[in-house]
Amino acid sequence: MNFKDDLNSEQYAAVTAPDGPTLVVAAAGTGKTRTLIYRLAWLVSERGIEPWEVLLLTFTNKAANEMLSRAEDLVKRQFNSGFSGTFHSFSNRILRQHADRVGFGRDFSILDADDSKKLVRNCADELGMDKKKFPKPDVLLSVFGVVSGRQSDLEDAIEERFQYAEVDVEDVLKVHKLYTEKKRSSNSMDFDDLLIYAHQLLDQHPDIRTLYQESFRHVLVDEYQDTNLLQAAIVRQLVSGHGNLMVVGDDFQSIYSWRGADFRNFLDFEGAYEGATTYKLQINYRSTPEILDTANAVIAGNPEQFQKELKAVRENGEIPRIIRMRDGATQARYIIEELRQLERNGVLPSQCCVLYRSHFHAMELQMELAREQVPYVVTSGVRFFEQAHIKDGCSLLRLISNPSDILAFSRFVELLPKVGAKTAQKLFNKFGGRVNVLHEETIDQLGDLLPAAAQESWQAIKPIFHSYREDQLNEDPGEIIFRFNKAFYSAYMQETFDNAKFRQEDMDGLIDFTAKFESVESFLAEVALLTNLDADAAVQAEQSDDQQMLRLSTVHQAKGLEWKVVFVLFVNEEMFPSRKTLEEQGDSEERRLFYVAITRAEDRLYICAPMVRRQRDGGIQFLDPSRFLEEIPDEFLLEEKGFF
DNA sequence: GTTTCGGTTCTTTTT
DNA sequence: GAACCGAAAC
Repeated sequence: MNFKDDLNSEQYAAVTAPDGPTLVVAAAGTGKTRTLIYRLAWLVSERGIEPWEVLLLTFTNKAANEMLSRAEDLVKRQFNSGFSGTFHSFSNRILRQHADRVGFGRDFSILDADDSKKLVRNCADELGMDKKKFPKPDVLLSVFGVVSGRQSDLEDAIEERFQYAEVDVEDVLKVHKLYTEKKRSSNSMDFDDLLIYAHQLLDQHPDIRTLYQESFRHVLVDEYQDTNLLQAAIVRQLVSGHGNLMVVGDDFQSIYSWRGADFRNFLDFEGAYEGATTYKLQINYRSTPEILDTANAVIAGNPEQFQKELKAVRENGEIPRIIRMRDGATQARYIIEELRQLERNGVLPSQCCVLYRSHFHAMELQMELAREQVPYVVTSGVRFFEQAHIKDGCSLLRLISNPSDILAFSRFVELLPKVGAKTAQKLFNKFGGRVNVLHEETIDQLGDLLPAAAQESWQAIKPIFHSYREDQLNEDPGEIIFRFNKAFYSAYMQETFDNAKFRQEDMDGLIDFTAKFESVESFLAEVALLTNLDADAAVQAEQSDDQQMLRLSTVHQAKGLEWKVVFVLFVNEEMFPSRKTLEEQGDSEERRLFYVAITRAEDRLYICAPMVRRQRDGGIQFLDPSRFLEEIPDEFLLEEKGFF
């Protein structure tokens, strides 16, 4: 491996940067990932660092795994320390070791968005909050989340958020307090808690802090512009001993401020870390000069950031096209037509991607693709492990692993006939907030308390608990789900869902997926934190024909990825930028999002801006082209006319 | 008192 | 499509 030959001079400088805090400002398509991979390799092969002494924090677990395995190929050594991944999975892993130090059991459950909502709703109900007037759980959770991410004051945030609504700040604080207590008593953490308690662990326990500082002699953080203050604080704890920190990112691509990310982490890095050195990557290998001109023109509308420009090195190509078609259906047909044309010219559907602001923007396209039998994959809005049937299957495992997990218990018993939320709550209370289904006695008691209508199902399920110990099922989560499915759930699905067959396939997929985990605990600890792309990667590993498929994705989920051809849907006012965001926080983040969309394209870019949108009630809405299009000089875009 | 069912409403972005 | 609400059914 020859670092000088494999890298350009910008990249080489960053890769071989000396120890100490380092900021790499990497514009889109400039080989940011390559730089990180070579940095990993360089630390090991040239600096004598052991592979497990490097911690890599990224935005998806898939990104971390890919970078590590490519670095492994370079240095011919095993890299995986078991800690690298997202901030959430890193936090999870250290908490599994030391959760007792922050007042939790190590077998704590992780609440996903859905669970958190339910629990907040329970709290609000229990405190007798007016259902009509009191804010909805997801609104409350977003306030709680932003506050924890920014490490700001909850009361101030509530006051600001609800200043125009008739909401008593005290009531919201009460709900928050109860929510926090309930999480503690059920030994569960939501996504925010993972970061909060991981930080607490490092901040308040010098022995643990020292342990990890010494374990990880180098810390690398990708996508640093999208970290929040709490994540930055965790990083600071980790490196405060040795200062060997390299952060990489691009403030132009900061698109997560709505969940508390703050690109000032990035802009102020040199202020926050004394003696930091900065490297810039500006040579873009990905896109044609025409696409980069357009991207540069778009981002010029946001002045307050690190000045950098995408420098093109590729040959000239085609001017990006803008198409004003009649409506969503026409847009869909246009794309299908172009895809066929492209395929005739040797561009495969798998080399193309359709991007959009919001999932529902792609509905008409999905219908049309299905009708025309064009295979496609959607990077979905509902994550695999958040689908109802998958969560049902996992609820049993969760309850086994954490008897205090009220959400898992409720979910599980509510599958039985005539058991709803109230009955579940009462049962749970009767057992004093702890239902250990591995206790013979508890199982019998529970059976006695269940309504008559539930008895038959219960008799079918019961043997699973008995066999759990005898057959050592703790080492085989898939077997438990398999038995549960066979004894009860398969029939339940038939009765409950009209697409039961489809869901049964998912269950089988779930059982297969569990095969690579050696215990119930390790399975549960991982699944809740899998991102869409992670789950995708796991599923796709088995299906090779997936390679052939067109991908549909939100711009958010396309971050860091690239395709030969990119279509952007509904680049219209009200849609991209989204109306709601505009009202709440202005258009600069939406502009960055559009910039991210454009810079995903290598060769060809299509910008679609229909004239009308059909609404669900049958009416039509007239659409103006997006403001972002007005900001692009006319000569940078080719307007394609006459497509109706 | 609870569960279940059927009709209505509204979709931002995600760990 | 799934979350919510009101009314019927148990």
